[in-house]
Amino acid sequence: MPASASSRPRRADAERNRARILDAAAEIFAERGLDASMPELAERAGVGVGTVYRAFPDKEHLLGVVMATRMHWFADEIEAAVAADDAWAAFADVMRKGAALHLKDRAYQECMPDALALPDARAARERILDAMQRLIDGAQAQGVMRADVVAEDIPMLLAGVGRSRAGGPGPGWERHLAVIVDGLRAEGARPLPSKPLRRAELDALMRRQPPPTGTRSR
Amino acid sequence: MPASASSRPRRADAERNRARILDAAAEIFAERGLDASMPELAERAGVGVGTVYRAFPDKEHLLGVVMATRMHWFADEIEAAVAADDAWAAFADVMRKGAALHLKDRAYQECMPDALALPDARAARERILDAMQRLIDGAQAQGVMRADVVAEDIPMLLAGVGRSRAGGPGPGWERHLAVIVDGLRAEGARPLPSKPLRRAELDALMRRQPPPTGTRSR
Amino acid sequence: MPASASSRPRRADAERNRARILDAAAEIFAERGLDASMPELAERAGVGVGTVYRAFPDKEHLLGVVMATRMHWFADEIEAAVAADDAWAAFADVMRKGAALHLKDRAYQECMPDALALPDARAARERILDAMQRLIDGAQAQGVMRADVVAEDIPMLLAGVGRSRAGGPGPGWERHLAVIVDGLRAEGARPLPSKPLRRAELDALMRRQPPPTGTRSR
Amino acid sequence: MPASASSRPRRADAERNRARILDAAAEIFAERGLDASMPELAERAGVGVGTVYRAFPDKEHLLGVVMATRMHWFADEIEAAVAADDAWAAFADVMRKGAALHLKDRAYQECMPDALALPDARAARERILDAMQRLIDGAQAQGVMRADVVAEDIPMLLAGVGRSRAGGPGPGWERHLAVIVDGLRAEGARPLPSKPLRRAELDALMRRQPPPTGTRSR
DNA sequence: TATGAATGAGCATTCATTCAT
DNA sequence: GATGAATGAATGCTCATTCAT
Repeated sequence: MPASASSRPRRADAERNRARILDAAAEIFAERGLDASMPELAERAGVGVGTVYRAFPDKEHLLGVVMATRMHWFADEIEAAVAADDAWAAFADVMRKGAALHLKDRAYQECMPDALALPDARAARERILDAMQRLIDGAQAQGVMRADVVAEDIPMLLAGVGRSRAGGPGPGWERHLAVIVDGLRAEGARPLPSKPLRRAELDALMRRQPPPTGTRSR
Repeated sequence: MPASASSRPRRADAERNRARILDAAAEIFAERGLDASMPELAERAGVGVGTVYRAFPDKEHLLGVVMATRMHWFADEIEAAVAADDAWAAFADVMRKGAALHLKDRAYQECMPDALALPDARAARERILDAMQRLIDGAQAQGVMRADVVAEDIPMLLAGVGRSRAGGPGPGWERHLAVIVDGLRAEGARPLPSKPLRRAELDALMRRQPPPTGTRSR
Repeated sequence: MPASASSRPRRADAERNRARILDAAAEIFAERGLDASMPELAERAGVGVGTVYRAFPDKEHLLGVVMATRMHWFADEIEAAVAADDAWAAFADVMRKGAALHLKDRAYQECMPDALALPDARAARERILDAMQRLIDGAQAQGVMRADVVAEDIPMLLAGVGRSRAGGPGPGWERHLAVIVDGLRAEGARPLPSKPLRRAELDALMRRQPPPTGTRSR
Repeated sequence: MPASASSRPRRADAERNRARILDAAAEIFAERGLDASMPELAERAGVGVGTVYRAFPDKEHLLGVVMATRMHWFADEIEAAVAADDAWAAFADVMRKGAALHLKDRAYQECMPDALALPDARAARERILDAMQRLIDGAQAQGVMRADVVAEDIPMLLAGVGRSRAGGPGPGWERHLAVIVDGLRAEGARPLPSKPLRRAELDALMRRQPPPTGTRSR
């Protein structure tokens, strides 16, 4: 097929560029979060900005693809865990992986709970939630996970672990993760002892002002 | 005391403007986080940018004052809780308030764990941590809180709750909070059942790429 | 005159304010040059900005008055020197005073040769030039000053001394002044040995560019 | 060599823009001095601000490149003069060129004596001073230049010429330059006949005020 | 009349995105 | 296709000047 031979190389090149861009994007978004700049990203990928924009319509789409990849990986892990015998151990393992993901990837951390507007990312998120729900169902069926948890709670909880930085002795995030995992056990479940805040209380807080003259800013 | 009304004719207006700026700042920082822009803030306050800069030397100071106010409110709440008889109930109450704060204020959420450079805000953060440690000490002394927690963990955990957005039935964040609070109980503490991730596993994750052509982004 | 007694105080107050403003302006313009800011000036004067703007229509006018004052002082000195027996000594004295003025007052230095647009300042400048011309005439009549100098040259020459900052041993400006004074003596006058630059030479200079790639700026 | 024309298609345009920016910068800095604004500069160059910032990291660097170019040109001239037989004629020639430079370029004039922070510009200034010192040494060795001058004095003296604007018959600055050059001759050197100003005299000057009501500024 | 709070145009600089080559 | 130069809107901040009190 000599005809296609001359058109393929283009394609191959383009595909290779796409891969390099995705690598660079993954790296730089992980390091710098959503504020990473396109020119820097392009430079790290070793291509011109124009090439990035040829491969992806805009920053948001590129981000979406990168995030979707991460999410699919995580979804894979969760799905693999669903079949495990020891539902709790499998779940804890998944949690550790999720925590690692949040900790290692600033962008994932910054945009996960709100999800992205992109269809790709939304779909990936759905996969995570579906698999997670099945994992939760299994664990609840085995009576080891508290009954009120739903899949949507997990990303939130993990996002919390992702904020961990220093503080206290040892790696804070392990302690942090342990708290969350333990809090999800069936045996530990209790109703919250505190009563809901009255709306007025919250409003008052948000409207709070520093003392007019005390803390003068100049 | 109507007599005082005539003594400070000019300051009244300025003080009112300062208040409007603080209101607008509190609002917009809460909504948009640290990236909220000064011109937008000024517009929302109904004043010119210059007026904002007359009241506060720069964005960081304004943010510092707003955040410090929040923090001092929270510190007050914690300090009030320290004296309570039922350490656990008091603690849970504090957690609920903290969660609400993180949830309602994106800027608080974004800057609490890393703290701000401003002395005012640092001091307020110290107050929170000090009071929190005393509250934790009390609860640990009563044997109701797990032994490995330190004050610094709490902002991290709360930051997690703060990421809660919609999802699942009912207010997800209450469920989320319950998990954390339960996870902090002495009785629930267990070692993490999962084993640390092998480095290779993580590296593989970070290097993952989407399938070459399948899920094209356009 | 009891009627006027009640209206005068106002006047006196205003006059006193004007004086304080002028003092502050003289000081701050001298220190910081033309970039001194009105609010800072007002603060130094101990009045509100509004008061400054009541006394002077704008920065330029205020500056004009301050500069005119300096100029009138200098004109006085020159006029006093005109009558002196030893024209050269008197002239040198005047030069030293002028140099001091330029050195001590950054604003004077910055705006002197170009003069200001303000009538006040223009008039004062005229006085200086008139007196200076008479002083020069006298010195030339005594045969001690070179014949080609005109009054307008002096401010230019003094402005040069005003640029003196450090450099070499001892106070550069004294050396600098000596050069100028000596250069003005009749005995030293020679035609410039160098030939005028050809227009093309100058144009080439102004159009000069750094080597295109050599000194890359990044 | 027409072959090279096809090799760099893109750079040509960029280099041309860089040149336009440098031209515009040279022009506008010359006219307006250091205060020239970047947007105005960009407009004069016929490009967007972003383009300027692509070519030069910031205003200071752009200024540095423009000034360094001027300085190197001047340094070249001085170095060429060092070898001349008639030290004095060569020196006078250099002075004329320097005067022209100062006169035509307000920015040069403003930043030469204080020098710029930029390494490029500092180095260029060093070159000027080194060459100038050698030129001076030569002239002093020939006994035609006064003994107390040092290289640093020259920029100051030239800066004075640079202030020349109109005034008197003919091009004032030539007369001005003649005074300085003559003042630098060995034969003309005399001690300053005037005595230092008494401190009180100067203080009085700086505190001077215009007559209270006479010359009202409105 | 004096005040100083308010204004808003202006400045240096950054960065997502476009487009000529 | 790939490049990277060009764009220009946006940001944080300053300051001469105005005007309500």
